[in-house]
Amino acid sequence: MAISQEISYRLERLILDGGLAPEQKIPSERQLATRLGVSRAVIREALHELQGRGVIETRHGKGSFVASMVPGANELGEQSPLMHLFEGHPRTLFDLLEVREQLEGQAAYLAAQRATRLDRHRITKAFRALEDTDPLSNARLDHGFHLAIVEASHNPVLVHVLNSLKNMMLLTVQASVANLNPREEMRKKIVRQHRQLYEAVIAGKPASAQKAATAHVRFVSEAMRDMEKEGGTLIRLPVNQEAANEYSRAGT
Amino acid sequence: MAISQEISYRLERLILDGGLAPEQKIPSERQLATRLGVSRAVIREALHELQGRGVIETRHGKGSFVASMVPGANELGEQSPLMHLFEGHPRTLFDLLEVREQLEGQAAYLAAQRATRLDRHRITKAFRALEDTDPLSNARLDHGFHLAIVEASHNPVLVHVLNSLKNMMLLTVQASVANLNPREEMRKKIVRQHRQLYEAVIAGKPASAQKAATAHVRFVSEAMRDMEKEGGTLIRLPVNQEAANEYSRAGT
DNA sequence: CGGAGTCCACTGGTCTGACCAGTTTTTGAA
DNA sequence: TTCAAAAACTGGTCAGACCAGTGGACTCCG
Repeated sequence: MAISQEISYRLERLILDGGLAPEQKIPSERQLATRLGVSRAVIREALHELQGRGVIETRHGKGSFVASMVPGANELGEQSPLMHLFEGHPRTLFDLLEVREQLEGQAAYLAAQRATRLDRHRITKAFRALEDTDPLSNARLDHGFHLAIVEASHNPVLVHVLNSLKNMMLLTVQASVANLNPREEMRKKIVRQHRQLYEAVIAGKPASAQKAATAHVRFVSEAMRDMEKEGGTLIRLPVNQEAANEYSRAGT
Repeated sequence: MAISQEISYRLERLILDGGLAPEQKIPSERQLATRLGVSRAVIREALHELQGRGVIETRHGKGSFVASMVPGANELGEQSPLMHLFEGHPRTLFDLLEVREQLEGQAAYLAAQRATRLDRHRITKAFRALEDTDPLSNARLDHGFHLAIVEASHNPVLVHVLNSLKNMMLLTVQASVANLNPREEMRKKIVRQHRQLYEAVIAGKPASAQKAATAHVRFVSEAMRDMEKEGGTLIRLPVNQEAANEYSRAGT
């Protein structure tokens, strides 16, 4: 195995075992190079590997530091191997929404089909609570409403997957994105979407419920996309061969 | 921001967007350095970052290659949080299939929409290989075919979730369920389903592709359900990780 | 004395060109 | 034609130089 990898593993184990605490400074590259008897290039490669893995952070002129672990990781469950995809890649957020659109739709479909009396009661309660307040400013109630529907699907796998996706979103999206856009028109649209979803589920109309749910997620997704555009960061959609040509001269 | 990071992000985005497909070779370090007008050291640092992130794999004397987007496949054993659902409730298998049905459909839909030339080539290759042999006895090829389609969706979230679900299934279902039932009629049906899916994706017909994929999963699901009814011990919980690994070679 | 610069010794970031070590292709002799 | 040596790739490591932020120490002036 390459020396740089051995070093990166060694350092990572040192950090994970607690030999180096979060926020603690790592010896300088030149020091490490001398101490370990290798060139500075190797050290830098090892550090970049840890950097890509999110174990350390490096600041020009200051040094490298052990990254502080995400505090919410323990509460919400586990560190998803997907998480690294998000760092610096807001586009992944829309991949996430793309999947959610589908699953929320399925959940609504199944909920309309399978909801028991108790489920309907819970859903109604959540919906009423939501109706009383501004859904845009109350993400928690919004979440409660959707969760009630998902759970009414009586598919634990679906519940879990959607929950994971939602957690991932919460960690990446700026706190309550909705708050940033308290436009009246949008609020009204969302209220209407919720009502359509609610009525379809309660009435036991799977197809309508599915349609309402997917439409809702898609609406949110597109709203976010617009926001992103206005914010300056450009989101690019599916790419074809053109993008590849820039690099793909080498192999077949 | 450091040049090496810009390059690593650029490359990662290129990969996620589908400009570079899994298993594809990345231009050599020297080529990248020349083409991007930076030193080889910078390229190496960028590649090490992607390596730490699991996006690429590098082999001495051969080159760097885009890693398959499925993280858990060859990584060190990570205990999925979903696993606990199965303990004592093997019935969850059908919940799993219910979700997969939806997501495989979406993946096929997106693949038909977004597949690049390279993707089509990979899918065709996987399909041809599959066609040459008995799909029922060759779970590995079957898996390769489906994976090629999912990856052509260019949605890493979708890839990851589906992979998780698939792993989950492998851990609970007896190895190659299909093998236990080598009925000729079933084999023919599956071949036909694969062909429909393949043709729809290649032809760029999202709706048809989605329909074919969901129909396929549903068919498999119902076949399993029938088997279970007939009294076979379809589901068994593996005792330990070693036992589980034995199953991890089988496919849909 | 106290603040505002300047300077210098750190830190990481990049470049160059060389050489070592695996892998693949080409070549040329048996 | 066959097959082994050689050349031409690939990544891995090394050396030393210089650039670019950071921060502390040490002036120098008010």
